[in-house]
Amino acid sequence: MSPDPAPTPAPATPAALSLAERKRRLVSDELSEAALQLLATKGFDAVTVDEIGAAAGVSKRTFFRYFASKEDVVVRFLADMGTGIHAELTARPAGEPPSTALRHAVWVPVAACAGHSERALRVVQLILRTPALLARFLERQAEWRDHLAAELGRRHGLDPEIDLYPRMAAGMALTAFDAVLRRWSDSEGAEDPADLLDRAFALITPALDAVG
Amino acid sequence: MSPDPAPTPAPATPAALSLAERKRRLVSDELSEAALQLLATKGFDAVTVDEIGAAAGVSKRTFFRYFASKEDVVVRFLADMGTGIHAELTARPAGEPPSTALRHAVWVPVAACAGHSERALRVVQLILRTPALLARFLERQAEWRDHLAAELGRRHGLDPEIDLYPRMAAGMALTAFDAVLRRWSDSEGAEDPADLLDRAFALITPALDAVG
DNA sequence: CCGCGCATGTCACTCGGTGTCAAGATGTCA
DNA sequence: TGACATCTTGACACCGAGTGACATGCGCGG
Repeated sequence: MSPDPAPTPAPATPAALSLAERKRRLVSDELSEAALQLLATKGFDAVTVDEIGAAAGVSKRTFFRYFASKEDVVVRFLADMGTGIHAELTARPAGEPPSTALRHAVWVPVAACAGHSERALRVVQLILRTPALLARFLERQAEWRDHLAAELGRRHGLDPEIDLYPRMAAGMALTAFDAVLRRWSDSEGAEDPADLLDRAFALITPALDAVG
Repeated sequence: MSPDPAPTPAPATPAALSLAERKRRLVSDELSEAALQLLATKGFDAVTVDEIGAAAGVSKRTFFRYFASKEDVVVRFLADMGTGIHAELTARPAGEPPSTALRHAVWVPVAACAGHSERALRVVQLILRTPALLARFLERQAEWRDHLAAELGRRHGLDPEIDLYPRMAAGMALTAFDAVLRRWSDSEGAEDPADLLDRAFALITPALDAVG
């Protein structure tokens, strides 16, 4: 899944980046920029990795030293979302009802989209309408679900290997996430993500909080 | 998505299959058999399409005339499930509560698994633990969700483009399907699919039937 | 018997992705 | 300053998935 060297690793000391690290980050950004630009305009299959490399001024081989696959460039955009959800969930107070905790957790990536909507919208649209990308994205979501289920099990003293609740609750939360993302994408960003998320969670809250 | 000619089309007259049609079916079955056998034992990436073709006695090119991709062979095994779910849902009586209708709909593929558990189990396991296959499978599920949402909208007089309920309900039902499949797979077929499905639906029923 | 269509095999090609190696840049220590 | 180690890159060869084009062989209707 990961390229050869650690790609764009979060630096231990944000202030003092080594020169090499900054150079790596520069190339990575250049590649990402070029790729997103090309893919969003020409479509996923119509762009070759050679093209992306050329646009960024590096070789195809170098591209693959930064990104595991062509899909990876795009999905990376959404990748941190998963960890964001999980982190937020663990940070929520223990006594909080599942619906509230999960809504706040899912809000993290949604807010990120709502924030820089210009670019995020185009990338989300690219993902949702490109089968190969959608597949990768859903694959990520499946991972998130595992992690969320584990965390929910921890919060409520349930074993995800025995009780169905954790996995189901995580699945419902991500279903809401998915519905919101799609509606936001289809409406060209016109619909308010916060409102969509609230409405989606209103639908699943009765099931979420009926934990026994 | 689909190979060149219509692959294994359901014949209009099951009794009188043309010779050509039977030949196609034969090759398709042979290919499918060989592929599933090889993939399940050696793992997805360790098997080349040339190998599969050789095992079935045809060329690589012919393989791709029957299956759109290597993933396709496996996913096809689960593909009809989607149409099965949808067909069952449309067949359910109109007055039925959503939870009941959806439970019966999702039961169709689950029952198919429970039926020929020997082979189905191995294929399901192959899919769930091979990233590329899982991705394809999830992609299919996304399609099912669209269709189910449309059908649910029809049943309840809601526009899936306006109300979130249809998509959310479809998503919850598929979340249950997913949880059941995974638990069944992880338990090596020991857990009872019917029981798992009932328990999964018990969790989402309050949300499903709270349609307004 | 002849031609038509269909399935197949062969070949060549594109493209995603990887292994390998040699060369250049940089950083360090003496 | 010079020798050495490390890291990044480009170039090249290679594999495997997937496709297009063409030729061949077979069954079927005339």
